[in-house]
Amino acid sequence: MNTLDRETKRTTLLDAAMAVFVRKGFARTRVADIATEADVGKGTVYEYFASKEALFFAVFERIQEDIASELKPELSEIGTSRERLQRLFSKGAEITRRQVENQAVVLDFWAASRGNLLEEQFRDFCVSGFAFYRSLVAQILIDGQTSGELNPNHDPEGLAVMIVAAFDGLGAQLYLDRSVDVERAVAAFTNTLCDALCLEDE
Amino acid sequence: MNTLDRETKRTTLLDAAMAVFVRKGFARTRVADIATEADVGKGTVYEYFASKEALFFAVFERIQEDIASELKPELSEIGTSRERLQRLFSKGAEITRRQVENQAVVLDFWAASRGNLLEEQFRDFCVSGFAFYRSLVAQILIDGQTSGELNPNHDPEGLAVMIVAAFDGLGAQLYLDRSVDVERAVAAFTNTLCDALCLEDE
Amino acid sequence: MNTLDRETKRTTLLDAAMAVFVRKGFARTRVADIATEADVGKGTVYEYFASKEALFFAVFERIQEDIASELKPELSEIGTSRERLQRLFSKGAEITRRQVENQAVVLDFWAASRGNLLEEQFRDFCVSGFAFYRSLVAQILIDGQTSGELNPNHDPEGLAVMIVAAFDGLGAQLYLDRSVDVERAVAAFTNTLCDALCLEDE
Amino acid sequence: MNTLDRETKRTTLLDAAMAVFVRKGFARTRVADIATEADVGKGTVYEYFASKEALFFAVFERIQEDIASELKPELSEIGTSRERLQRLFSKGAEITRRQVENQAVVLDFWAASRGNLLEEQFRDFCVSGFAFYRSLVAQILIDGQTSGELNPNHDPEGLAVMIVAAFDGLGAQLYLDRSVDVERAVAAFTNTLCDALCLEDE
DNA sequence: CATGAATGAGCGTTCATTCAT
DNA sequence: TATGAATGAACGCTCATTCAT
Repeated sequence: MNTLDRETKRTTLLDAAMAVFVRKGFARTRVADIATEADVGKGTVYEYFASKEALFFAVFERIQEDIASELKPELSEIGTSRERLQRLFSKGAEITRRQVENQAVVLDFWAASRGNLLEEQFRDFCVSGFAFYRSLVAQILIDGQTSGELNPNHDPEGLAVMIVAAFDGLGAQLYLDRSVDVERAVAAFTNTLCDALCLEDE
Repeated sequence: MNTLDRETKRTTLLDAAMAVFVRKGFARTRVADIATEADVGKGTVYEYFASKEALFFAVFERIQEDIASELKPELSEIGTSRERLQRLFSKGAEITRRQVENQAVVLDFWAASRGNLLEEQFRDFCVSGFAFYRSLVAQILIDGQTSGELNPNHDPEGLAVMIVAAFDGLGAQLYLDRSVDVERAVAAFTNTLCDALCLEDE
Repeated sequence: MNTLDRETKRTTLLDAAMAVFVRKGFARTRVADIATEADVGKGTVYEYFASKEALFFAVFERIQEDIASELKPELSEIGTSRERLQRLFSKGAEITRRQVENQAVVLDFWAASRGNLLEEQFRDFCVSGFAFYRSLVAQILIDGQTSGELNPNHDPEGLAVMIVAAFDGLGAQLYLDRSVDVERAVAAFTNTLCDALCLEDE
Repeated sequence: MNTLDRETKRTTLLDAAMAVFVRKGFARTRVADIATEADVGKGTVYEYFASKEALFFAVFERIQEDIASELKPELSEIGTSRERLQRLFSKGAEITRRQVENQAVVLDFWAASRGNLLEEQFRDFCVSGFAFYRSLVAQILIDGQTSGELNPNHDPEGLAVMIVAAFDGLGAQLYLDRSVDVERAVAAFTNTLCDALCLEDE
C-alpha cells in the first residue's frame, strides 16, 4: 500500500472519528465505535494512530487547521480598515455557524486533556491559536490607525483580546442554544465597533 | 441528625468536590478522592448525592449561583448608563479573574454531560444563564436609549449577545493563558463601546 | 473488616492464585480465573494485590518462605556433621518432593519477570535464596572441618554451590519426569559425599 | 528458490529468533521483532514456521542439539574413568558458562509451553535429554566399577541423577548471579566425587 | 447514619495470524 | 515467494455503585 493510500485511509479514519466524537463526545466514544464508523477492524485504528487520545488530538488539529485556513484570506490588506474588519467579522460569523458541532469536539478535547500529558500540548495549541487570531484583528486596527483611517484613541491589542473572545463565546452560545441569532449579533457588533473606531463615518 | 447538620455536611462535600474537580477535572476525579478530601467514607457521598454526576451538577449549580449573586447588584438602576456599563464590565473582569479555575469545572461538566441525560439539563442551565446575562446587558442599553443617554442607532439585544460572549471567551483565554491582561482588555472594550454608545462624550 | 479478616482473605486469594498458577502457568492464568477460584469478584483481587504480577510475586515469596521455614531447623548444630548433612539432605529430598508443583510457579515467575521491573526483584530474591542455602551447607562443612570430623581437603564453598545446585536441578528433573527416584538419588548422593568428606568412616 | 536457499533462510530466521528470545524473553518477543531482526517481512516468518511457538520450539531444539553435540566427544571411552569424569565435568563447566543466556530461553520455553499442546512435547524433550545426560554419567561410573577402577559401593544411576541435576542447577545459579565461581565449584565437586569414587587415590 | 469491602461492567490496547497483492 | 495491512480475540485494570454491618 503506497503513501497515498495510507493518507486516504488516515483521512477516512479521521472523518469517522470526528463524526463519532461530535455525536457522542470523547469520553463516551469507544475506539470500537470509530472503527465501526470507518468500517474497519478495531486494530486498524491503531495502525494509524497511537492511541485514542492521539486520534483525538489529530481531529482537533484538523479543526484548527480548517479554521486557520479559512482565515488565511483575511490576512490580505486589500480595502479600507473598515472593510477589512467587516470582512473578518463576517467570516467569523460564517465560521462560527459552520463549526458549531466541532466546537463540541474542541471543548471535549480540552476536558479530556485535563491532567494529561496532552494538557500542555492542548494549551500551547490554543494559546498560539488565540495569539494568531488576536494578531489578525490587532493588525487591522493598527493599520487603520497608522493610515489615519481609525481613531487612535483605542487600544488595538486590548480590543483584539475582546473581539477574539467575543467570537469564541459566540460559538459557545450558539452551540448550546441554536436560537441565537448570529447574523444579528455580529452585525450589531460590527456596526457599534466601527462607529467607535472609524473617524469618518459619513 | 437534623436538617441543619445535613445541610452543613452537604456543603462540606460540595466544597471538597469542587476542590478536587478543579484540581483534577471531572473525568480523572474518583468518588473516593472526593470522600478523602471531605474526610468521610466513600459511601457517605452517596447519602447526599445520587451519583458522581449529580454531585458534579450540584457543583456546577453552585458556581453559577456564585456568579449570578455577584451580578445581582448590577441589576440596580443607580447611576448613568455609562456608569452602569462600566460597573458591570468591571465586575465582569473581576469575576473572570476570580473564577478562572472554576471555568475548568464548567467546561468539564459540559464534556461529562455529552450524550447523557444531563446534557439537556446542562444545556438548559447554560441557556438560561446566558439569557440572564444578556438581559442584564441589554436592559442597561435599553434604559440608556430610552433616557436618551445612549445612541439609539445600536441594537441592544445583538450587542448583548456579543458582550456576554466576549466575557465568556475572555475567561477561556485567561484560563489557557494566564498572561492575558484582563484589565487592559476590559478597559479597552469598555472605552470603545462607550465611545460608540454614549451620545455626549464630553 | 478488621486486620485479621483482611489477612484471612488475602491468604484465601493467595491459595487460589497458587492453585491456578500451578495448574495453568502464569501466562495462561487470567485474573478472572483466580477470582473465580477464590469465589470472589474480579475487582476484589485488586483490593488485595496491586496487579497480577504483584500477586504472582506474593505467591512466589510464600513458596520461598515455606521452603526457608522448613529448612530453619537445619540451622541447629545438634549432632555430628555427618548427621547434620544427612538430615539436611533428607529434608531436601522431602521438600523437593512436596514442592514439585510449586517448582512450576517459580520457573513461571522467572519467565514472567523477564524484561520487567520485577526481573531485578526476582533475581535479588533468588540470589539471596541461593546464598542462604549455600551458607547452610557450607556452615556444616566448615563446622565439621573445624572440629576435625570432616576431611579438610575439600572446598566447603565450592561444594555448597554444587550441592544446592543439585537439589535445585533435582526438583526440575522431578517436575518434568515423575519417574525420577528422588529417594535413591539423594541416598546415593549422601553416601558418596559422606564417603569423601568423613574422615572416620568405620 | 531451492531447498538450500530455504534452509539458509530458515537458519537466518532461527538465528534472529534466538537473539531476540535471549534478549527479551518469549512472552515479550513479538513476531514482528523477529522479522525485523531477520530483516524480512512479518509474513515471511510464517512461511517457515507454523507459529510463534513452533519457532520457539525450533530454537529450543537447536540449543539442545548444540549442547548434545558438545557432549558427543565425551561418549568416547578413552582414558581412565577418573579422566573421563574430569573431562566431562570440565566440559560441563564450559557449556554452563557458554550457554548462560540460552538458559533463559529454555526456561522461557518451558513457561510458554505450560498448558499448551507443546507442554508434552517439551516435557518429552527434556525427559529424554535428562536421560541422555544421566546415561553419559552413569556409563562412566559403571565402566569404572566394572574395570575395578571405581569403588563399587556407589550407586551409578542414583549419582547420575544428582550430577546431572547439579550441572543443571549450576546453570540456573549462574544465570541469576554472575558472581558464582563456576570453575571453583566444579573443581571442588570433581575432587570430592573422585575422592569418594576412586579406589586408588594415591 | 456512616462505612468501606465487594463487585463487575466496561474499555483501551496488544499482537499472533491471515491473505490479497 | 514475500509482504505488511488488516483483523479481532483476549485480557488487565479502573472505578462508580451497592449493601451488610
